[in-house]
Amino acid sequence: MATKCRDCPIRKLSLFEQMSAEDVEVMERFKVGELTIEAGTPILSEGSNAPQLFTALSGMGLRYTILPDGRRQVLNFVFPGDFVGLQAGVMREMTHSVEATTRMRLCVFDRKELWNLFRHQPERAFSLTWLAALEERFMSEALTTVGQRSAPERIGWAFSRIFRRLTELRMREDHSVPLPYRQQDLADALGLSLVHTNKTLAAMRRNQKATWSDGRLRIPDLEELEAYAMVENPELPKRPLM
Amino acid sequence: MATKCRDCPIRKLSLFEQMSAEDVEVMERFKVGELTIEAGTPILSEGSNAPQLFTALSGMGLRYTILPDGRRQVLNFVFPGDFVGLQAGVMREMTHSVEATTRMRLCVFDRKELWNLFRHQPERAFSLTWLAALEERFMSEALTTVGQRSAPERIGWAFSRIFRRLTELRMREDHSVPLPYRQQDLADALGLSLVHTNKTLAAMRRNQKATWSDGRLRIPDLEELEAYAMVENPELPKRPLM
DNA sequence: CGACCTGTTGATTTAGATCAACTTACGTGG
DNA sequence: CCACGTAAGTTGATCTAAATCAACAGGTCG
Repeated sequence: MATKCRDCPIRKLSLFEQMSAEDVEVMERFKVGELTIEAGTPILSEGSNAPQLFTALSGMGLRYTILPDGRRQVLNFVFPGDFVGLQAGVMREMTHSVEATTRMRLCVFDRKELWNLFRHQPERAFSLTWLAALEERFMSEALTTVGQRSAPERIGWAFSRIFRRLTELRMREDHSVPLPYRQQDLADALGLSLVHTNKTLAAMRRNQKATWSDGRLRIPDLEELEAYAMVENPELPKRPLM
Repeated sequence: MATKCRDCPIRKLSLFEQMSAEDVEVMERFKVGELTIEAGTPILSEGSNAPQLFTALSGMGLRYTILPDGRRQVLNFVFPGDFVGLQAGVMREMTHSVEATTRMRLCVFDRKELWNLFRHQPERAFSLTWLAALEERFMSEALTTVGQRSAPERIGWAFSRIFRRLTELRMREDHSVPLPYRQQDLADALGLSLVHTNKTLAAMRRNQKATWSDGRLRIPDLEELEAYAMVENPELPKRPLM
């Protein structure tokens, strides 16, 4: 049932670093199974000490934290190729939750094997560190966005990241990509209120910057949007796949 | 001249994971020298592909990014024990800059040796990944702060992090720690304007929450401040030292 | 001495939050 | 099959936290 890593549907995409045949074998041994999660279901919960690590294979999800009084910060959207659970893997416990927004397929790894990876597979261990550094870089960029950009710039930045990522994942058709989230999710990701997000989206629709409706995001001119939002290095770097 | 790792002035602090004698030796070989940087001088610049990695030994600094139009986001403050340059080490280039706020002493490592660390010292490689995950966790928390908290809560959060870190570093005297930054730096870290930061600081001083003046931060009741700012896990986790 | 940097404070403006009402779509159960 | 409840999106009116503008004070340095 479970996909063999050698048949991995996303590994060959140019978004991902090429893996040696040996690395693929290593991952195949590291992988303990495959998990299908229904839309709306939690994958990992804050405070838990989950024994599992995941790589998203298909579907989309959400990473977030909740403050004691209920305010929610969406940390990022989870797309195929993302590695989930590094925190639990390396530190004691998760400080954020992850849940599936659509049905998702996940590769499952055993946390206890992580240490063996470091001992016997330095290449893979290096890739993992690379991924962690990439994640940190992304969070820094998000912080810069929320800290410094205006509402339309924030949305423009987020749309650029999403559009390019989904393009790399071959999910773009013409000028649009699927985007199965709620406006509330985007609002919580960007530190904006739902109402203001809605109005800003309406304005961007009016002036042809971007149209997000019925679960699809349409961007007529990506580079123009990026220039407007001052996205400095819009191209996504190649990344390792675990 | 250069401090031997075995004589490292901060290694024994309870903030840091204990290192085996072997690990200390490894680091001593990994370390290529020591660098003293004057206040106000850049350590690493955005876009550069620096051949060096650092661990802060003493002094304080700043990590930040600048948008094309000059807006600046301070990503965090650099304190002794922080590892600097992982991005350059593992990816192509830095996406942020680092500079010294006070005079700093830094351990210098050679980036080219990083790969050897992964190959021959899995324990140290694991620590490095741990550090990267910790850094990501911190950035997530900062994002949550800037995305969801009010101005006084943001400042409260930042003060809690700083106060506890400097306490762990044995820099607390009575109820105060040194904090040699400008109000502008804090404002840029928290996504607030300088003026509003100033006024919020004045209010916090008035109601006894915290007093920051003449380069010292005084917090009469840390836990009360943390409760006010809704800091969920105020205690700092033990961290590896590179 | 003047220039510059940092901090301070008051006046005014505004981006974005909050409040409120209404719509469409989709279940679910009587 | 319809009534009702709920989730998501939309839009207008009002409010407010924080930004911007402006002026000034103290300290330091060349």
